[in-house]
Amino acid sequence: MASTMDRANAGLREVQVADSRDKILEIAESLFASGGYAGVGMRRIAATVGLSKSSLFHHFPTKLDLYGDVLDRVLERIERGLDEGALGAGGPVERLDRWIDSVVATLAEDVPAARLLMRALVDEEPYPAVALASDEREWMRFEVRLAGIIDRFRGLLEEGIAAGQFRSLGVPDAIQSVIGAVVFLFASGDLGGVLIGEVALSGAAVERRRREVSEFIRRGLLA
Amino acid sequence: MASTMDRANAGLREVQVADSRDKILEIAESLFASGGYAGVGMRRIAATVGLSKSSLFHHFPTKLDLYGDVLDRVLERIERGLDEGALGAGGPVERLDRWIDSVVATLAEDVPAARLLMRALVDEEPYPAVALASDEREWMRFEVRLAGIIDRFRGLLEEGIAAGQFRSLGVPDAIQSVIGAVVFLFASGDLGGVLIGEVALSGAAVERRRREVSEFIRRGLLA
DNA sequence: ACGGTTGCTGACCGATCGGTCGGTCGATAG
DNA sequence: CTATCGACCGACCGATCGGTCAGCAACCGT
Repeated sequence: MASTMDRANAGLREVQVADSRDKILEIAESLFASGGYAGVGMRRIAATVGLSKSSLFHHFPTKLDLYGDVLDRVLERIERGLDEGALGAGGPVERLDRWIDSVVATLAEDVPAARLLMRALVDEEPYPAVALASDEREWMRFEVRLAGIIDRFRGLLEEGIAAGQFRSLGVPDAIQSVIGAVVFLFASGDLGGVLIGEVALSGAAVERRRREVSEFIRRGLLA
Repeated sequence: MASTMDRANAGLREVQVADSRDKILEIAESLFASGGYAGVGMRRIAATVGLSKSSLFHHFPTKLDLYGDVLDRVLERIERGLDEGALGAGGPVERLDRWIDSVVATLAEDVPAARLLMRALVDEEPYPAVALASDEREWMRFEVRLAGIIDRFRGLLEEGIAAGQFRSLGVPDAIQSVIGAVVFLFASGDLGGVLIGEVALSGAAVERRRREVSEFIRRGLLA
């Protein structure tokens, strides 16, 4: 589909092209973020993308596979951000700061990812309830990648504690609190609209939130 | 149903009685917490309770009404805990401590409530996506009660800042971070099982988590 | 010029969804 | 004894669910 197009009007339209597969993933991400796995049907995803439902099954064998790919893409984006911006140099404190900045930046520029991630973290199984013992491959994929990210953060925490720069704290609990604070800050938007009184996430608001949560976590962790 | 029973074997069996309506609410709470609104059907709720699906509609006009009542019960329990344990006496710092202790205690003894609450906070609409303009009465009920709780917390924060005991911070962002840290700590269980490595929430684990998150938030907020 | 592949579609399937309806049964009131 | 009422049930409804399938049109390499 793209090859002839590219030759015909080369240079033009690098936006909007995005082969169908990516477009599906992007739209499915925002829809799953709003409605959860069970709350969004393949029909609605297809209609939003502008394809027929059958076409979704042409690109993804099942709905669960699509969901797994969407989740994986979110975690991969976070991982990539960490690789680029939060690598090994510096002491635990500076690396913690860069860690938080990187995750916040990734989540802030893609709020649906934050909401979807929060949903996935609260879910214990991908969709209905009882794991079918099979078909949990997609879920495993998510958990494995998540475990990798968390392990890196755990290493950072333990190193900082050993160095005496972080206070002595329960590492698992601290990890959960930090994740909750960071992800929820963007997943909840402005908590339902009128409650807190912010309309949308302007660039300035994002920067303010980044500073606030960063300071909050610094103070919570440092000795 | 209960009256003759009470006279027949009075004193016995105060456990397990719980008229059907309460039993439905309790079971629906844990099921909705696991699967979300769209992920759990009335059939499964009915089967778990031990009634027929028709009976659920005898007690609750629609599924959305049942969901609304479940949510309301959760918030009401939190509110009641705050009324009992976190009333006006003392300075902002002590009241903050009691605030956190109260909420943590309520969520810890009812983990499904924490998970359901986290879900509801991330949802922007109760179920599918597009609000039907009508039928959002149930959702409003949740938001109003939630706004009440948050307003009380906001008052506490602002008072503490004015008194110079809390650092000067963005109040809305701080509220969101605190909610995220506290609720997520219990909503996520142990983050999917093997990741952090805790099996269940024993009494000791709850107490440890209470101390950890309390200290974390104290340090994050105090001047 | 042609067989294969790729992206896509509409029609269709069984299962399940929320919800309705007519009716049974036991307890209570008169 | 009878009339009423609340709790409960099975059967059923239209709609929607995830998923299948045969086929169409446009491209490909040869």
